Amino acid sequence: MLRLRLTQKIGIKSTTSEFMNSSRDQTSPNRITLHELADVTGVSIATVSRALRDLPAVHKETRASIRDAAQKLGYIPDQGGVRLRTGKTQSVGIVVHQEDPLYVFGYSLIQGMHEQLRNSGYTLIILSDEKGGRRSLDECLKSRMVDGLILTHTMKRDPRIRSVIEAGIPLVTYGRSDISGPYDWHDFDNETFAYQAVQTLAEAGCDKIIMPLPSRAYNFNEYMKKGYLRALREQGLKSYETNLKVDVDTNEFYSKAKDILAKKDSPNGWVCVRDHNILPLLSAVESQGKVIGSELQIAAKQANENLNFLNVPMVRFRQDLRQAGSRIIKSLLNRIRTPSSNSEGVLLDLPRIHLKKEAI
Amino acid sequence: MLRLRLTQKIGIKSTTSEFMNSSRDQTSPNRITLHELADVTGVSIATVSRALRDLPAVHKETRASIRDAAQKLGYIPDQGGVRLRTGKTQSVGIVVHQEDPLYVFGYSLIQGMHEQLRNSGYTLIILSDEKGGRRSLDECLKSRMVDGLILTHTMKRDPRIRSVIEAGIPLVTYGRSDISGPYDWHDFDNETFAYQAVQTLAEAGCDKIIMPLPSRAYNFNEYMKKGYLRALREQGLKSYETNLKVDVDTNEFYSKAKDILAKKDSPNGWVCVRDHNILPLLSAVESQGKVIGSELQIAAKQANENLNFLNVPMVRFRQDLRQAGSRIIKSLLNRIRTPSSNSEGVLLDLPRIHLKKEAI
DNA sequence: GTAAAAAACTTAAACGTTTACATAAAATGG
DNA sequence: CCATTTTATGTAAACGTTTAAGTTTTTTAC
Repeated sequence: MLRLRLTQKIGIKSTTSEFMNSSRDQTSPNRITLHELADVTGVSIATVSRALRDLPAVHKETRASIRDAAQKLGYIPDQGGVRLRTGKTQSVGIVVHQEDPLYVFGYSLIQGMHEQLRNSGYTLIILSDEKGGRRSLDECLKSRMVDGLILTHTMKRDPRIRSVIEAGIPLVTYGRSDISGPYDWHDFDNETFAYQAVQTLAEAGCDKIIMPLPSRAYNFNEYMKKGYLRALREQGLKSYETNLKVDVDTNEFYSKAKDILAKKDSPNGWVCVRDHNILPLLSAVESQGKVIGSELQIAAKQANENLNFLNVPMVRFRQDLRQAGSRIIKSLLNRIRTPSSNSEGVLLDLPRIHLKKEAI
Repeated sequence: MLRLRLTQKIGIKSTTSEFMNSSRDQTSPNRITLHELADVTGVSIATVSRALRDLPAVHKETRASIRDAAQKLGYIPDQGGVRLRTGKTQSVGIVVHQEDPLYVFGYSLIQGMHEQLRNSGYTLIILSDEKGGRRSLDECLKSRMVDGLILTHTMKRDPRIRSVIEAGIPLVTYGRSDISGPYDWHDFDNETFAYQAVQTLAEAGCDKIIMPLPSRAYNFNEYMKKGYLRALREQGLKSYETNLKVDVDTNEFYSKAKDILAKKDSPNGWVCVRDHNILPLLSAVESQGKVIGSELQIAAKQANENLNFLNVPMVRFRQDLRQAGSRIIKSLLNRIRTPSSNSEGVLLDLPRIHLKKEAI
């Protein structure tokens, strides 16, 4: 049996390799498959398959010897075979928003995800959600490209969530959405962040507090606004309406912030909700000759640890994206493994950072 | 033929779905395959396959009608099937260094890669190169997990490069290495950067110029040092030896930099080779009460556009990682498509950034 | 108008895996 | 010791695709 299969294989190789250039030929010739393991251990491939996957009905010694051979020969299951047969891809995807590809959170989120994926047997795939592209979300769902999906940049009413759920693909979102059905989500507690930021600024004496927000379409806009308004109400202050959005080009943010700062009645309290806006804001403040800490105060959400070295008095709230990524993957893997379990929503907190030099 | 296949399918479904829970059963029941297309167009699956892949020996009208049906029914080739048959995975991987996962370059590199991959038919997979992990580089090579690979964080003598080449997997590296065989690489011209940085500082009057480098193991250490030393030689200056490494924890970098700045004979010219070190360095300088622009000058490599808003006089050299990522993928796709083409090495320049407010 | 060549299409096997079902061997029970 | 259950293994089909080789149909050429 052993010889039969081997010679047969060699026979095929030698007859074909001369005149055909099938891609298969480039493949490493001595790839170990279930067949090879079956040959050397003297059992059928079915038994080998069962042995390696810890299924019952395999004799203890048989299993041991198969394990041995697999280890020795360096057997690795062929993903194509597994996938074709089981429909599982052993990979999870993170969907990147086309207009604002993960730039928002730098690499930390992916880093955290990757850490959690280690030794899980799954790989991470980066996908975009552009319409109509060859790797669009729709296509991914139809072609079952991944075993699980992570959506980011969730919108207020995000049709993608429904699509994914209807496609029956395990899903975890980073950010909430106004969707009826239950789904797993992880989200930073932006309402509390906004509330605390405003509260702190107010207690420090600010009476005109501005909080530039992302576009309304994004879901977290709402939570931030809620926290902002609640804190203002409690403090007896009124809101500062602005058309300054934080999800615009950095240069645009800078110049618009400068315009606001130039007004006679400009805000004396600023809530900064994105890392990317901190430096432009500080620059704008400086350009207007204002002094942070006395003339105006800043409270900021901060994801990048580097900004700790910004020697500017600021109230900071830490957004631990790495941890978020790690937790999201954990949740997704749970969902994949036990699809029927209750869905969970996790609110991640933004603890205040205490540095030596502080604003308030 | 049509009915036969369909009823047969239904037959299988109804007999099995009651007592087995194979994962296949969860699969969307109406997945379009070559069989379905063959049925509705009245030809064999072989013809369908050839028609859709633009192979010859298909009648014009036949091809058109097959195309039509595929479009209408939303046919998408099953990756498992393709992969099993052809050995191609339609994906490329970027290998992340375990200790310093892409954090170095934030997300921009991946962003650029992703842009270039759009509509190429390939997806991007994030891999780590930890030893022995279930998704280690070795395993990825053996299991042909990807059709092409990108290595980053290249070492002086990087054994991974040889492994990948020997495995016959198309490779492009971000960074060079002292490897004999030819391979495709893209690398920023760090030698020229270092040279120009030192030269500019020297011409501005700095006579003690320090350039903290990454660990020696990394290949770009060498190029930087080369440029540094050449410029110093030309300027008649001597090098400033330091044990301050840039690839350490940010806090450590900060305190060590502070120590150096506190010395009586401390450098008056600093070359900053990583974004992550800029803020800590500025903070350290400030903590020592020194003034940038008069007492000391800084020349920095800068990847993050945000740092443009740092109102500190600095000579900056732009490192466009997004473009680099895009080019790397372009090169990799070329390599995959025409494996025999000559390998290319691309040196990316670091143009000087000119802002309104400048140091020198 | 027929033989040869070209074009269009079909058949069937193969990629590596999983798994329902069949079968053989061993253990159990009376 | 035989009938029955349990345990261990084998057989074969299937997942969806590609492609070599074979077959039929059409075109070309004389």
